[in-house]
Amino acid sequence: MIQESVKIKDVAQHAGVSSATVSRVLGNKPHVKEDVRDRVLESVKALGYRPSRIAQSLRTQKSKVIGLIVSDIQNSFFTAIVRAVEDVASEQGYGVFLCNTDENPEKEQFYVDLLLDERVAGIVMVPTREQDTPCKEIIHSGTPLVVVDRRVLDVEVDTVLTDNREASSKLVKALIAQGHTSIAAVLPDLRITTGRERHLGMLDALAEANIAMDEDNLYIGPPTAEAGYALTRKLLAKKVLPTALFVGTKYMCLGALKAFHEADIRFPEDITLAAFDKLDMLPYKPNFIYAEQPTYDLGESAVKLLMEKIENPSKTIQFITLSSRLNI
Amino acid sequence: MIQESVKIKDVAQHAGVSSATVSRVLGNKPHVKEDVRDRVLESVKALGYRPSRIAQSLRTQKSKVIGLIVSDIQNSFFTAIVRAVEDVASEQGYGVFLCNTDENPEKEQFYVDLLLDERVAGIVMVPTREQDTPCKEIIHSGTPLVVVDRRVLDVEVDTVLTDNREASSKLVKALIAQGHTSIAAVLPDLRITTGRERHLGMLDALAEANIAMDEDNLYIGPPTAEAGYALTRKLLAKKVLPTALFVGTKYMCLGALKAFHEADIRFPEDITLAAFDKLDMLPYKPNFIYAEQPTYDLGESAVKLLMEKIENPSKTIQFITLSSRLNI
DNA sequence: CTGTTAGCGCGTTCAA
DNA sequence: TTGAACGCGCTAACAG
Repeated sequence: MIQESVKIKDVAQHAGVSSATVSRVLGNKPHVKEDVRDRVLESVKALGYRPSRIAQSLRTQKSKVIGLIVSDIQNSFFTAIVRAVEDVASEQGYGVFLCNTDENPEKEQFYVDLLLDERVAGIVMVPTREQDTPCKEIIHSGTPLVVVDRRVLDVEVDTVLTDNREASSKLVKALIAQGHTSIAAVLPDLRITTGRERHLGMLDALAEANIAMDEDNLYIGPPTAEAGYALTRKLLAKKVLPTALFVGTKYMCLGALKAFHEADIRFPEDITLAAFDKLDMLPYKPNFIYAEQPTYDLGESAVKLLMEKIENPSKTIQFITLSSRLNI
Repeated sequence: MIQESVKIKDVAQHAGVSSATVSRVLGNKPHVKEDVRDRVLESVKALGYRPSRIAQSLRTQKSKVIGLIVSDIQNSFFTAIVRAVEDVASEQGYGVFLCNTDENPEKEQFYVDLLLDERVAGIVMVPTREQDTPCKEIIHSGTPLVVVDRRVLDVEVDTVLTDNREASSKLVKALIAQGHTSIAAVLPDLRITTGRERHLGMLDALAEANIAMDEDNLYIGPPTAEAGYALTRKLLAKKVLPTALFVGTKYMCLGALKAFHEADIRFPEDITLAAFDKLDMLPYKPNFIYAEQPTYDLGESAVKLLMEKIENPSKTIQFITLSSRLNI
């Protein structure tokens, strides 16, 4: 039984008023007599009327939907961002249009076009690249935009980041504070901003302590568990092991743990580990030093900033940086 | 520099034709002369024209957006579903409107209303409850609906499920085939359909092998890692341990592993484990028997079914059941 | 306080 | 093959 969609006119007729009055009542506008208002609300309920947000959007030229573009919906890091955006948006009566780019610039472009066609009120986006991003297009269209987690270089845009360099530095400093001087590192390659910054943070800490980084102890590869595993195995094959290991990404760390496990290396007994993320999906609590990333906060800040921009488009560009929390 | 949004009329003027012709060209309708078509396309590109999907929706009374309601966007099970829905939808030019209910019926209701107001083309939904669901409302509105992963009892609706009972039965049968007769079970409580079905599957297998279930070996609680941990500890406190353990959910299994780890119980040496999901986030590959859930397929089937219903609303109700794959 | 009117941007008749 | 005119459902300006 498909019910004929009931429109504002039907409600008006049912309540014996004009559609303008119905609109006023539903929009909580003033200048409506109490009894009329009640009568209208009754009719609304009686007919099961639901205003079409499509028609509203067309008329008012603004929608109550925000676009969210992430690079990997299966990665718990972004999942936390999605969740935060969802929470804040729904609180404000906004819906969320979700797009997953899979780190693929073509899909990213596809979705940007789609969101612009949908005339979303604003966009929160994790860009796939730092250059040639579709950010220009978005800004050019006049749609408010906030970029999260990664920088873009080709255009000035509101951005919310974690301070990877500082977090990385804090981690290595913690190792140094424990007396370690022989520190190895498994890092993501430097094409990715995040990797570069974490590398720099490490160097900051070492420089401050006047410790020279042994190039031999630097292992670099893609930010995957596989690479983390392979690199750590390579490290473990050395005759004399460093006393501490700094691992640059969560997935690499999982790989490193696997290598440790296989080689029956225990930590912190045999080697001290410092890494990102708390790995709380593990059945045991690994005994290591980690920087807890403010993932939810990242999304929350981003979407709140976006909301501000939606309401007040004249705001100037902002750069927000969030710190990680160190757990020892 | 906010660019004034360019509309179909602007394109028409620029190309020296009427807006109707532009519409025809963009809609790939016939009866347009080649040169006119080319001229229009040029103007479209020159002006950077993007048709408003809002206006299109209002005019045609159909949108190219589907709603997706899941109960926990942070759970990898649902994340796989989200991903599948995304993939298929974007392939067909549809956008996805994501809603996270957090297992909260009120949020579920809120989102259902939102999606209906947005006049989405269809909805894929993981319901929070089996009764009093907003499904009735959706169907009543005439919006195509497909329910995933869980049953709803109060209304007939297209549904895509995994066969939990069969998977559970296969797992326990595998244990029996290995010669186990003393089998303990850590199961989610029976309020949840999934839990009930997995319980039944276990009983099926035991009955078929003429093995009586020892009530003492049955541990039941909420489907969380905490509960899995606590229940397994209780189990491990017994004087004589069973030779095998069947765990009913992924998170409970993580808890069980933690308890094992702490008690220094090794598997399969000390006890054989059979559980759901492959736990591939672990740094080591646990040596256990598991049923791999077809999570992606679940989402894929659901959204494909939804697409069919959108195109052909007269289709009859379907019940699709997917099997898990057993890994030993 | 309320109703009438005029579009929002587009697709789709109907005539030409 | 094309264009003029209408209306999708709603809100906002104006008039009463």
